[in-house]
Amino acid sequence: MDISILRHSASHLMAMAIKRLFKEVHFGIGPAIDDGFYYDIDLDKRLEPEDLIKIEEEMKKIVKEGLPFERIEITRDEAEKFFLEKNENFKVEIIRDLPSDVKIVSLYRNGDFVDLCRGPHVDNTKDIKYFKLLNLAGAYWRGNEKNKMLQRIYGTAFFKKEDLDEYLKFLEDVKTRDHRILGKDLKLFSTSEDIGPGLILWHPKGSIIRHIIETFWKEKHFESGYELLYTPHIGRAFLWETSGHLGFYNENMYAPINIDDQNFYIKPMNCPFHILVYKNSLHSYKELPIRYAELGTVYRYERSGVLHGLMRVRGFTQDDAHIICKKEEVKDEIKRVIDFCLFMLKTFGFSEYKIFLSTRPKEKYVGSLEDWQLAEESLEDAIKSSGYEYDIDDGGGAFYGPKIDIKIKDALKRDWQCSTIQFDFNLPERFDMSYIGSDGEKHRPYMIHRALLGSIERFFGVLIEHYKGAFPVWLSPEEVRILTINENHEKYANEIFENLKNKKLRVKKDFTNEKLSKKIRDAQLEKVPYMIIIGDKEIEHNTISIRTRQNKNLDIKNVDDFLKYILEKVENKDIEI
RNA sequence: GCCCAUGUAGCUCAGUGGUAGAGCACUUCCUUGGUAAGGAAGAGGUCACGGGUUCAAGUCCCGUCGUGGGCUCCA
Repeated sequence: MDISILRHSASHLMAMAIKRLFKEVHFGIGPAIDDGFYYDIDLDKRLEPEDLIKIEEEMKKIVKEGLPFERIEITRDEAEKFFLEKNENFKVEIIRDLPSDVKIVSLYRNGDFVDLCRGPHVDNTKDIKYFKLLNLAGAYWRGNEKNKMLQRIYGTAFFKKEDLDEYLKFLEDVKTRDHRILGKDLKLFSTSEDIGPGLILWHPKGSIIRHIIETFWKEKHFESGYELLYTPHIGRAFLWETSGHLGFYNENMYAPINIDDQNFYIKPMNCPFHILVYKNSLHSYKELPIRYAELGTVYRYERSGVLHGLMRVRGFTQDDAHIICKKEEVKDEIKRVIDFCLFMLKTFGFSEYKIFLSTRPKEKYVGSLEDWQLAEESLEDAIKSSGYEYDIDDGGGAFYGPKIDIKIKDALKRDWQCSTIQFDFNLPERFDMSYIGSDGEKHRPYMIHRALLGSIERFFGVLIEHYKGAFPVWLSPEEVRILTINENHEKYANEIFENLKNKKLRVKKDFTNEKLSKKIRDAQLEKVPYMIIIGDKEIEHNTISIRTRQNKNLDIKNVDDFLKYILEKVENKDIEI
């Protein structure tokens, strides 16, 4: 049996328990979702976490009562009348909105509790054994903020106790990986009330990681035929009128800054600037494709309620690029981008992907149908020839072009969307971009907009959670820490330190007046991959002892051997230490 | 933005109307210790901010800001 049936039944079970505990309650919808189920309810009393426990207990009672799920079919008119009498207006609304060809609706009954439901369900409440209510939230009726705010209760249910336990453990694991907590503990980044929400302060340890990411990124972009750009953070209103952003992206843009009686806007995207670099001179078809890349910092207004650590912020840096090319180059360029993208993601330790192709929206779109067809085919061909599986999100493209989104799976198998490859029919037209073809005439180039890591902030957040803060050596803010046992060992330890330092390793000393076990604990909590321990034995034999953050001692005793070992790990960007 | 919760030392948190607390971190001293916390002392707070109720507010009420869980949208 499908688990969603069990969860859907659990949602009925919960509703029944709520109805027993709180008489004056009205029900919205209560579906099964990916990880469990929820029910939206309209209740005057504000539910508190303790209420969840009470509801859960009531649910257990109903399970014991062993009430069968009984399917009743009636006409929609009868159903409407039934729920009208019960004052269940949300249900009435659902029935009224059913397609006109639906004549018969089904109800499910357990004892005296009846709910509108398509079903199917488990046979009996006693089949719902392993469940847990998880959290409370507000949710608008039908997801529309103009509607009434209901109280939503989330829960989950499983067939087997082990599965429920495993899921609860997963939730705990998610908590211990939270990048906001780790970011604070490991001193990677912070936000400040004095600066404002959604604006990130990168601390030295986070900044060094960002520097490594960006340096690697630039290197690989040069190798892949990109040219690097730096562009301003603000631009005249005229620019954003031309690009159309003031029209279609206005609600994400900040109010203008008035300078010498002219309005300037903080950039929410980099594209217009890249286009103006292109337009600064005439281009021959021989120059194409042109690939402009920039780590461009943009600012977008996001509603306060959606901000979340590094994952959703108001100021962020996109690893942006715009590829300007001829029609016949499109397919090849897309393929190159996909390969490049997957190479980058893989280097950072992500090797499972989901690829989505989003096609032309049904109504609002720019560009000709031919253009769309070419673009969609090119995107699809490129994915196919890369040999990856993909799903099609029909009608999910932007109005200015179709796109490919790549979602990565992290260590907990959660999906994250970072990469996006988007076709743009809009901007080349609006900015009247052109190149001179072999016929001596002007032609309109095609433009592809892409971000591989997406935003550096979000990508960093995903990295932190993926590695639980224990980064591979090449990304670790501190690669090695040298610990002495007492002050007599400092001179020798300093020699080792200088030796590693000379090889550009990020190494720190802990010569503090503490016991070794304390120093190890400190290094361990900071997730430093390698600890070098120096005591009498090491000095006597001219060796080092190396402990890894995985509580293991390396066999290597010789400094040069260790250097060879670690530098190879760094060079190869090994995930394992 | 909306609903709910929440904001006390750098961090984690206790403190339900009557003289601001603990642990960790920090500073100093003692200790010279071999693989996840040695000991002592010290310093550290306009209890987010602004109003109000009260003889008295960290505590009760209102507002603002921040944070968290969601709704909607997205990198």
